[in-house]
Amino acid sequence: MAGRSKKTKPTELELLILKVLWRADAADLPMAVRDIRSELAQAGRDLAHTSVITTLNIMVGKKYLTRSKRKNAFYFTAKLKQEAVESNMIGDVLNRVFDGSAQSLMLALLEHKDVDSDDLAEIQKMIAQKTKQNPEQ
Amino acid sequence: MAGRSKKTKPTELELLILKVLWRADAADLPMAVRDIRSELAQAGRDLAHTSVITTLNIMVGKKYLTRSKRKNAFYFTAKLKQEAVESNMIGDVLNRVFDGSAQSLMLALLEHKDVDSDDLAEIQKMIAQKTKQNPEQ
DNA sequence: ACATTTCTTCTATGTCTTTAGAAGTTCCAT
DNA sequence: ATGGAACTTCTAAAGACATAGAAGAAATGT
Repeated sequence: MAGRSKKTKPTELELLILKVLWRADAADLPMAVRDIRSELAQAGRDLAHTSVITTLNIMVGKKYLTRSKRKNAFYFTAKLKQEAVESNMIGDVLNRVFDGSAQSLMLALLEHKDVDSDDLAEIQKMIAQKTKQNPEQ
Repeated sequence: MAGRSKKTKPTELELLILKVLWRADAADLPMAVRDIRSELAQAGRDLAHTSVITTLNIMVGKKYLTRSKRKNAFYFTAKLKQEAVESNMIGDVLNRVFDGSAQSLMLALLEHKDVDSDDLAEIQKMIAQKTKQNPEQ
């Protein structure tokens, strides 16, 4: 078996870091600790430089990230893909909370917060699309 | 302010216990540790009796449960409502993972696992319903 | 009454997550 | 080449979670 996917359920802080890197990744930029740290601060998570490093290294250990040396410093890149993490995390909730029932999940989502009409319309479209490309299953 | 809702994000095991109690609750039965434990075992979580008690007491401390004495033993009842927990948990994912975008969440859900056509149809209906009762928002 | 079973309370350990200080290394400017 | 700036590694500590043993209290059968 190739990819040892397992769980891949990043912790709170790890997810924040991944989000930062995904944004940078869109521009193909490996990021320095310094910059990751400042983005985190921007997002309301004001950590010591060393705290960020510690977490980054843990993430490298978990194969969530890759690091490469430039000059004296390390640069980090997300190895996990955003879609994969999103999929895993929604799948986790689907199974753990809703026992695998997409309907129940959807119901809870609709009740949760008044998703506005535009959103609903868009979602309808998405489902229609899906139904089409996935005719009789 | 009345209900101090806060986060209400049960841990893994706490959620399992809540599920057990919710099932019993539908029949208005407070449950004894013994029985909760056996239900957990059924669900693949085989714990020592004392482990279950410890967790139950923690949950009482968190106001997730209520306990009452019968004879020599305690009986537990879920205080948290299933709908509320489901709502909180989907809301948490919605915010943390999808930055509040119901569309993104839905997209990930559709991609995640081939939700079958019947499910999709049902979901379509649910949304249509919602759209109707929530006309222009 | 008393041993046995059944429950609880208390205490404790291991792991994971978050956070960060102290000390060591590398680079750069002068 | 040397002092300071910028980085990293190592170590650690606190809090949450999961798990469970030892010991004590209460009910029960005979």
